Amino acid sequence: MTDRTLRPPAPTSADVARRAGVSRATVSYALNDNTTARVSEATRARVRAAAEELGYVPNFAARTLRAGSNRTVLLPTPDIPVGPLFSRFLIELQRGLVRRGYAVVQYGAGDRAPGGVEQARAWAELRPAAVFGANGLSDEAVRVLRGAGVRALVAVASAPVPGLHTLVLDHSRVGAAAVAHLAQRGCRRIGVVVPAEPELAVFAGPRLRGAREAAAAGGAHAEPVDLAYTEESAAELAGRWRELGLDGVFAYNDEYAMLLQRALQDAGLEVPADVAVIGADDLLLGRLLRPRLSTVRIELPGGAPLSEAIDRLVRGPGEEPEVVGEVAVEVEWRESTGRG
Amino acid sequence: MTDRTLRPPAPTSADVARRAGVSRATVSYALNDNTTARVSEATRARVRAAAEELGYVPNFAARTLRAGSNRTVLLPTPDIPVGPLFSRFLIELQRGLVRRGYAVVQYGAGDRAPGGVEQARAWAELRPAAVFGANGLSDEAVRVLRGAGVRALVAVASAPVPGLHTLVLDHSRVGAAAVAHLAQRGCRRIGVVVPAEPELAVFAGPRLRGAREAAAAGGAHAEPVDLAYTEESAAELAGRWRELGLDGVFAYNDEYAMLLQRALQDAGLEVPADVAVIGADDLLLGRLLRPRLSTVRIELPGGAPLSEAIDRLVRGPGEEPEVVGEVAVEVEWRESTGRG
DNA sequence: TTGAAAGCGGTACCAA
DNA sequence: TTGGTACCGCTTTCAA
Repeated sequence: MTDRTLRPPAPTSADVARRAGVSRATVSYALNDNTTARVSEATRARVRAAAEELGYVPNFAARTLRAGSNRTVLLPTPDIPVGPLFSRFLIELQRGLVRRGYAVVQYGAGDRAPGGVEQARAWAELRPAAVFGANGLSDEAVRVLRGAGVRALVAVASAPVPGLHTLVLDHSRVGAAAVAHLAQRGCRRIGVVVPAEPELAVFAGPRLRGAREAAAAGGAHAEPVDLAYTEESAAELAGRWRELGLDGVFAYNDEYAMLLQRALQDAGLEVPADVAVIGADDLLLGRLLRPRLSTVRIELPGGAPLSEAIDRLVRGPGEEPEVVGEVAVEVEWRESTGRG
Repeated sequence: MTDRTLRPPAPTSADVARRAGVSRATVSYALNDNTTARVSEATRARVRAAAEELGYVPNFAARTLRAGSNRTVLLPTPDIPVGPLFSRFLIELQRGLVRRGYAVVQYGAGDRAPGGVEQARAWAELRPAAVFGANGLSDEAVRVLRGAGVRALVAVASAPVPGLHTLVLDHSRVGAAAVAHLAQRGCRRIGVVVPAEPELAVFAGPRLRGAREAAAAGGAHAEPVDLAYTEESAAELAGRWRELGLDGVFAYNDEYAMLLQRALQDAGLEVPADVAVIGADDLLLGRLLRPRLSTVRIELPGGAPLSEAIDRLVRGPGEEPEVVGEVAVEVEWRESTGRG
């Protein structure tokens, strides 16, 4: 039984060359508008036509192998659903990078341990020019990636990571801003929602820490309260709110805040009179609540400056780790913490 | 001026071979646990150690080039922020595929026209085994991808696409389900929200079409109403609701529905007495409204069966286009359309 | 202006 | 059990 594949193999530059009656070199020159070797207009047209007719597409692997490098930026796909804020940020970043001639590849980890060598190896195989979002890497993982020639390793982290470039996004400042605001509005016993969903722990931890520090500084007390993203959990928490004796709450983000505020109201508590509520992310939906939800706005850098920074890091020989951007947070004061 | 790169080049299998005192072939055998060529335990250990010490990672491009193919599934990144529903779906699909040994690559289009040859070429360069989400491709684009040896082209579309495999997600059925429900609840003049955001037109169009068909079938009238995702737009629309004379509205999805319901209430209309409201997507937040928001639940297939189907298509020689899955929709009846 | 040929890194056949 | 080597497709130097 002949194992002849039904599908013909993809056309190569040799096929194009044959069809156009030129050499493979000429095909390469013609299609890449190479300036060093000047190809006549006539030949170029013949080559273009042949390529078109055959549906020729250059083989990325071969090109990469030959060139030795790769205008590819790797964005490790987060393994938790991302909110609209971050989703928009990624799209913008992607646009910026593509504009600068990079291919942007979001690479899924599957079940591999985040930050581990396994994952680093999977990334390193692709020999990307940069990895954006190289968070929580072990030293070994960094070594592997560096060894594979990755030019720029950019982490998104709360503080500059030694040896890496960093986009500073300090979640503790989100918690701090929220709780400072509550303390300033007169709250003394402040709940801090810690989502029960384990995949959110990486954000929830720092937010809680920041909240605690701000509470201490503002002469208030911060009390962690667990909350799962379900109506039942919210109702249960609201049910024992009076015995908790909390007069304010930072609810992790706007979605948890909306959930909790509704539950608190259903339990007969007045917002903000009995308990002030603040979220984070500045979702439009938070403004629809009554009272309108106060929130901590997180201002991610735009795609343009960030992609410019990445491009610079990739080209530049500079080895010094640098901070490629800083994320600002600001409180948006609305009715749920007593405005108006 | 010597252009010596500061960074040493990435170690190759030749480096490993040298260090372990064996040939490149043996390195390949040892590291890939090749069964045809049996390598002694001792050599294998030496090779492993050498690879480890050097931080060797095989070059994906070289491997791909040699193998001629690629266990890669391409997921074109949508260029609009995705909701939690679809985001979760993608993560699940990704997990499933990685488990089956595929590398999942989300590839951003940047500014390239969707469905065009440009885009197809960019994808084809990578020689992926499959493309999931190959929507709206021109014939030419399909030809290019086929020619590049892509085994499985799966579109997500409202109906089986001739020549492609399809995950059937018919947005018209979302609109139809919503409006049929409203008609059944007694609505006769039904508004159908059409988001002003142009990137949503691909979904809004079919939803409106389905809504119209269902209205006709239910003896009602469907009236498209424009709405941007801002409070101002919602207030403006709500302000002229009485003159529109609509007694029900399908608000495109839950987010627009929440926005509109709030605006309608602020304009003094009773939901559902004056106007019944239904969204889509079954977001948790919709349940927090008062009245609770009715919605159309969209049941995407799980990652496991879908990745199994993709795997089968990639391996299988079968050329017949097939439907790899069907998305069901179901109305979740709550208070905003009169339940309770 | 074009062609011949080397070589990128890894795999797999054939020989030893 | 291991080594030598051809080859995957493309780019680029050198020669013609």
